[in-house]
Amino acid sequence: MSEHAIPLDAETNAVAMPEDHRDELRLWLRLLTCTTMIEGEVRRRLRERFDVTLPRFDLMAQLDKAPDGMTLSDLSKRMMVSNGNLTGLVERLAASGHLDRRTSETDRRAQVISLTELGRAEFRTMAAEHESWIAAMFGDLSRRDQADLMRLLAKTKMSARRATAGEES
Amino acid sequence: MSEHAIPLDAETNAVAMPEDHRDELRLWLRLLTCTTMIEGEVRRRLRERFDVTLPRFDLMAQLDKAPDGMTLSDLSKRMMVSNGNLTGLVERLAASGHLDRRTSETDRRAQVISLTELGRAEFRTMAAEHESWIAAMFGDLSRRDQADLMRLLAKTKMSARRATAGEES
DNA sequence: ATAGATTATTTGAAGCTTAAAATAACTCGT
DNA sequence: ACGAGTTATTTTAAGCTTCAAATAATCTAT
Repeated sequence: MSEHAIPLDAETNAVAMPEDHRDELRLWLRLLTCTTMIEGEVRRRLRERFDVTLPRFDLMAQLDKAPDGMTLSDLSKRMMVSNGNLTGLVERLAASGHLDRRTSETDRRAQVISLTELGRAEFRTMAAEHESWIAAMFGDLSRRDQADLMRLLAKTKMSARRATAGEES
Repeated sequence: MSEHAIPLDAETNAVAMPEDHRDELRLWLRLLTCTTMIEGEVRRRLRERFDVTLPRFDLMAQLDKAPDGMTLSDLSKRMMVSNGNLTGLVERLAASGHLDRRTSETDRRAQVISLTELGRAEFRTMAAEHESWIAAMFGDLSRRDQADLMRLLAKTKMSARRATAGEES
């Protein structure tokens, strides 16, 4: 097309000049913005309506799905937070009577954490309202949009998992 | 269609029996998982490669886009974090010589924050590598997938903004 | 059985984060 | 010029979060 002395086209240059990944960056920033907006609002409402923090709510949510309790390690993996973090979180929620901790019968290292009746009752009340907040957040998306987004996020999750894992290529 | 004695269909029941929003909840949890995975890995690599925290990187990223500097309030809005949070963050990055703070000439309440040469140089080095990490995270998505995801997240962002804003319906 | 490796949890230090209250500077209508 | 209201920032207290090191219990391969 052009006769100007541009020696290499973009393709050929790909190795010497690092590729442009601004689109992926924009995608990441948008993903982050969505999450931050929703999370911030949920945090605000949990405090306002129930005087509870989001980490405490999240912890109770995990335990509500596990009637027989979970160990700290299980919780740590599921919630993707550090062990040390959970130690303090569990400590505070146990002090307020929302959680029980007992030593595992099969492994004396492990603590099995579970909701007390109080904890379960309070969580379920909060969860019902929480669910409606979330529904409202996604309210402008059609069912089709929601399904598409779900599918694309599943793909993203797997892609990120591969990029994150081992590095063993 | 059916002649069974089910008095009300789902539509009619919507008020009495709260709707089921488990799909939206699943969508939210998946969004959160994707963000948490990527963010955690970025945080880990920033520490490992550059001994820098993610909040510091984010702050520098904002300032890199604003050669003339920004006030704390601007930064607070853009980064969606509290003012008090920024005070400490800026304090630490100024102490390490990455940031300059000067009082605005037109408003003696406002601090104008900008990157020093050191800060800018270090940020650009990190940013180049960071961009390639992010690209790899989304590496399994086709261009089409990326475009679709971008569009759906834009919709989500607007939906959440509406659900979050005023409440004045 | 026992040493060495692994796994579960806790602790400690540093930093991040928020909400709420306090301080200081600006704006606007009179 | 004055006072009321708004805006920019800092401070404080409490809690969250991570990483790294320490402790304790379990598992595994001799």
